[in-house]
Amino acid sequence: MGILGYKKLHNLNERGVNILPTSTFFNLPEEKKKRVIEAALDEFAAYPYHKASVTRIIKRAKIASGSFYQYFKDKKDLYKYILELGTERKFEYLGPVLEKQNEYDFFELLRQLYVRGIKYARENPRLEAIANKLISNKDSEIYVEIIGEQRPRTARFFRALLEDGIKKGEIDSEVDIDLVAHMLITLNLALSDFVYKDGKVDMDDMVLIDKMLYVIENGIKNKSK
Amino acid sequence: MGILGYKKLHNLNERGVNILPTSTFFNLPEEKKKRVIEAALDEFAAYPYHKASVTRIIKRAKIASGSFYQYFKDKKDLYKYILELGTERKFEYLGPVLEKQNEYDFFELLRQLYVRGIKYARENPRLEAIANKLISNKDSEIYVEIIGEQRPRTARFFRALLEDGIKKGEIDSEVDIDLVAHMLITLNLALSDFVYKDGKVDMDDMVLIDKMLYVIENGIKNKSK
Amino acid sequence: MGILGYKKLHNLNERGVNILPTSTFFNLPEEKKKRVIEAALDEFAAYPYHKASVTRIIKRAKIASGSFYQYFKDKKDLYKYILELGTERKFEYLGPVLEKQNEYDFFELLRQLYVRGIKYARENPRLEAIANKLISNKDSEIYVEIIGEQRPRTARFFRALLEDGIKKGEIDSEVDIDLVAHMLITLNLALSDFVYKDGKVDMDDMVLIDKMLYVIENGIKNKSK
Amino acid sequence: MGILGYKKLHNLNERGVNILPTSTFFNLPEEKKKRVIEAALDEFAAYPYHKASVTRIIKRAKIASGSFYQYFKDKKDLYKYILELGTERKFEYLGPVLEKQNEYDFFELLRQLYVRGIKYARENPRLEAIANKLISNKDSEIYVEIIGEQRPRTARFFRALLEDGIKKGEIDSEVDIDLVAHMLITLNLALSDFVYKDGKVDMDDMVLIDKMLYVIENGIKNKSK
DNA sequence: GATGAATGAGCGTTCATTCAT
DNA sequence: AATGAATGAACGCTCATTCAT
Repeated sequence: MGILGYKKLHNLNERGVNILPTSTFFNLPEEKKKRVIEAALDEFAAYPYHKASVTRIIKRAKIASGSFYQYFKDKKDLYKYILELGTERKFEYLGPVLEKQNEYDFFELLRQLYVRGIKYARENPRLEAIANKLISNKDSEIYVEIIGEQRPRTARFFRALLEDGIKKGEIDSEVDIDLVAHMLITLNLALSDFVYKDGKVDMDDMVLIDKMLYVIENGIKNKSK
Repeated sequence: MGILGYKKLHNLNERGVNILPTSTFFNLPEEKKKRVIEAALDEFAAYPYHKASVTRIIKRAKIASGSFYQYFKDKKDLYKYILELGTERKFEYLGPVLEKQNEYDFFELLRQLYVRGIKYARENPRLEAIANKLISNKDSEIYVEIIGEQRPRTARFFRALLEDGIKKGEIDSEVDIDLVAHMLITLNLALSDFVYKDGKVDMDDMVLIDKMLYVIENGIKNKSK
Repeated sequence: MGILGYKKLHNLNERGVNILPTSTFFNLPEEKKKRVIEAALDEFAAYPYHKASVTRIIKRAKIASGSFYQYFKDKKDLYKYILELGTERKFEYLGPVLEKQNEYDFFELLRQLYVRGIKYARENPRLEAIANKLISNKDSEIYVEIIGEQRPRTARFFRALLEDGIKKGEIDSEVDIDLVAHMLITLNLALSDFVYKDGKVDMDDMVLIDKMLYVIENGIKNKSK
Repeated sequence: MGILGYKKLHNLNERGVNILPTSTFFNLPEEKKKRVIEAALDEFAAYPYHKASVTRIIKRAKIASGSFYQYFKDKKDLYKYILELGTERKFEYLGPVLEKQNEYDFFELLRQLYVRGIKYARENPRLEAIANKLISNKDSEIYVEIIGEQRPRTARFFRALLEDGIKKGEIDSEVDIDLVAHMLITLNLALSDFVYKDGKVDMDDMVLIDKMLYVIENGIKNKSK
């Protein structure tokens, strides 16, 4: 899930564009809608896209299979919807930071983004799991279609930030901006990964982030300043 | 594919251990063996494990379905074999560097590993694609079974390298070794990714690596020295 | 099929218990349901469980293979259902006798049970054949799962009957109750067997049963001597 | 396995008649022959005929699959051979009793046959298991072909015995000879069954047999009444 | 005579999706 | 709008047997 992958949901049907779930779905009683979403979250968090089963989701959500296809065009449609839910939710975490963008220097902003990102991952483990599953399948048909455009967008955001930082003299002007943008995104992903999988489970999130920022900072900071 | 995930192939049946393809497969005429391997490379490079189809492989390799199961215990068996082929091949690229481990300082060694790693990826795109597909499915049953132990092994290797570097005064002793090991592995993966997906396709590999190392180096190098 | 193996069918889904065919099956038009059951009866009467083919059943019933698995969880599920049909049917034959249990002395009750049991076998040859096939596979995984507990139940029933008979002075108190219970069950099975396989096809069932009961009552020793 | 199902083995190939294993098999070194037989015993004792796997037998016996079909015409051929081995072995137990046929009265003879039969079952559990598996599949194609003719033979033997007993005044002349013959065979089968499956495991075989014979001789009616 | 690779029909089962009601 | 039965291709895999070497 790109840090900035925000997109409006609840979108009305626009001309020709294939818009996410049908209005039928949105008009559903909250309780039923929730059942469907919960079932989908469980399923996609448990299985990679290709192995996830519409049948199981239908069963768990206790809806008719015909209904499913009145709510969503197909399996992929639901999947995209769930991913967008994640993006939306993530924006709720990151938004406040982004709004104060100008009050922070580059590294403090980065730190805040990482802090909030980890908080999001901790509090929305299924959404995080689903997004991570997708991200690693970089060349699968599904990735290209869904995330393909999002990563560049996130990359552009970081590039802008970096350029700004260089202008302000916070960042070493020698670095390759595109490359560093890519590294920062990757390391962000690596962060939650590290938290969950490779130990340091007990280490305080803040401490971990500071340690990583220390490494990043001393690499790209302008030392002559 | 872990940098150090080298394992002997063509292994004769050892005590109880379930060894990769059957001897039947190894005794096959080269041409046929190649057909099977090529078909498998194509399939696993094109589809994630769960979506990859034995049927398609069989068709492409022009063998009887029964034969397939005389060569390999099951789909997973073939998959593991292909992964090992990749590991073996990768070691052919990295081995020479590792042998001269003591002649290089930390950063030069890292540079060499990255250089050779990218060369491998460029020259074995299908193997690289297959390994990357697997690595991203971190929590799928198949990942745990196959790679589970390999990442830690690679991590240990980097940790040892880092500790050595600290001892020799090449590396900033302030850094968290586990975290940095994790970062280096991640960035290595990110590297080939960057080469292919996010632009800079035309940039010379060496230049790219040097740029990345510049960032890394100034982050963890002992500046007091 | 145990003499007393009666269980309600058409059961609605109870807590967690995996209930036989799905409601989908029960809601089917009678004609279609019948086609499926008939096909299954033919198949399981012709082949032992492991050799019986779902594919053949599907073909004969003229349903889509996918449909089959909407009616039954799997092959075993259908098999169990057919067995229960048999149990249910058998109870329809034995029930009236069991209800009058107290009006008969032991030997008359036994006689009635045998009479009705043979009538059932004659009128439901496929069900009888299916049950017999299962009973002979005593140690196959499937037997244990399905019948395992039923034989003891039948044995308990006979033991209770025997104990009662001894109390009333109808039965020789010298005999080993467990052993005799076992013998009576076995001989019951042997009876229908005898009717069909080993000749006496023409002999009146009642006469045959009386002959067997004579032996059970009096043994075969020449007492006049 | 019928009590008297003895048939010569090691039979040379006669005209047209499909004779059991090929001479190739008999000329095999003892050790290899034994491997094949042991593997077959294990397999057929573990699985009913239709589920037993030639492939597994071949693997366990460590012979080439081609070889198998040089020793035996097909799976059924091996199966028949194993069954005959059992018959032969059983005759080794029963033979001595049968030779002294004239020294015993009917009940003593029966007792001896049962005693030796149980001894056989105890000492050759795999053969016993295989035969029992078959016997219960009474209407399977395989049963008809193999055992079909053997049971009548055993029945004839018992009938002769019974007729003799009646002549000598040992047996009640009222009983139906065919039926009783059938009952005695069935009860013999029930006996080992009872020993193994339905409890009384600890009861001394002799005691058990005596108890059953008591019932056969005297019936279960309370005559004192 | 021994070998073991080759065969392909058949297995039970899952699947996403459609469509009549 | 909701239902849930129907679909049939495709799946991974097993099997007894054949046959070239």
